[in-house]
Amino acid sequence: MNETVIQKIFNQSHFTSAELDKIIPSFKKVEFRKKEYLLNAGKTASYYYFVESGYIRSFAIDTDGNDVTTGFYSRADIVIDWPSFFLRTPTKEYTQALTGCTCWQLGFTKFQELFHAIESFREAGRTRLVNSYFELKRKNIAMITEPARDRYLGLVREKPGLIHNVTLKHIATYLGITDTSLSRIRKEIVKS
Amino acid sequence: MNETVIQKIFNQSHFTSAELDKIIPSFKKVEFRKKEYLLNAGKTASYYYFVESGYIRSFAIDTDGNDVTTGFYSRADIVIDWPSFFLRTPTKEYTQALTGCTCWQLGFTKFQELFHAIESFREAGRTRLVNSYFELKRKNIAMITEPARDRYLGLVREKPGLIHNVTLKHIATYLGITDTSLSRIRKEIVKS
DNA sequence: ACTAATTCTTGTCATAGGGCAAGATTTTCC
DNA sequence: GGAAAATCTTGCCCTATGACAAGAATTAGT
Repeated sequence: MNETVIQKIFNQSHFTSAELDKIIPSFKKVEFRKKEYLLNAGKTASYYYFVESGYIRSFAIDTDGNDVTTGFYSRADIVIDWPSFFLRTPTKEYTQALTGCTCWQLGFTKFQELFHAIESFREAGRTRLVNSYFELKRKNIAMITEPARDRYLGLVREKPGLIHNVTLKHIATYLGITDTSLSRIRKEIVKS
Repeated sequence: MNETVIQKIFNQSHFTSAELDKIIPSFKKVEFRKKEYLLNAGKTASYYYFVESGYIRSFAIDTDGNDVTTGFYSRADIVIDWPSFFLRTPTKEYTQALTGCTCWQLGFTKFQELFHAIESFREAGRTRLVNSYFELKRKNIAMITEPARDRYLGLVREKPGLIHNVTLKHIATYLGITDTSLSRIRKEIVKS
């Protein structure tokens, strides 16, 4: 059988094989249908996931009712609502499967066990959070310094499969523009 | 003598007084002159700080040489480059005192000691990081959904002292607009 | 206090992207 | 496989913000 994403992810880090034998079986394989919600606003995140296959997005509904995409997740990405999962508070974001998805799920309780038992697991977790923070900051700066066209090109470079699996509208709100503008930007890019 | 910011911050959390006796003396009082750098791009953060008094900003220089403010810090705020401090990697941001400042400094080694010795210190740290993440995300969404004027009003509400201590230019780049536009937005606000 | 440097305001004009609405195209689903 | 729904493109016109530059105001240095 082929290596799963979980094996790939954890084999790369510095775990002993005894640790891996604890960690890897803790993840449970789960499937989501297209449009199914992994997490709803108002709920507290009880799980996080690694994506084996498929596309997922998280989004917020602002005070005016606008749907704003806050992230896209695909193969090998972690899908976690950091504040909700760690602070045990209700989230304000939705997480939804955009295609059929296979994910590896870990619950909070199981997470705590591993967290306390395995020091490298703790460190790997902290590193992952700090990296997410870093990514978010990059996105922030890009929003200020780069024009929409460049942000779009950056996204396509980073997640080439996205455009074939995700609605224009969702990509547009992620980039902070309207679907109309993104459609025009695309046309421009094709021309050039 | 008056209570310091450090005492205020840690007294509020759930520490025993024995723990507080370890934590509080670990912070060292340091002063910065106006324009002095707390951290330079290319360096790895060896310290983090809590602000007792004064104003500080962090900023990045993008590929076109634009100076973009990424954060403002004032009384009781934590000043930390999360990725650099935790991943022990060189940062790409500058951190600079905008006024004379008094801060409480903690070094990485001392931090590690406390981190391993005191469970609530670990948790408080994780909570702080998650909160920073959350804040950044809010800022991100605001950049997309709110007009510049509202973002400005929000910033003023959040940090009322800022406008009297910080250059228009610095505030403008934080909001993602030019100083010219901010000057006009201000005029509009005064009128209304 | 005086000069230089920095910062802030304002004018003019240019432009990226928004709002709305009509069609065109693609997907969904019975 | 055909109707209905969802998505994408395009046209028209509008608005917020940018670029540049000049002058006013404030701040800093000697």
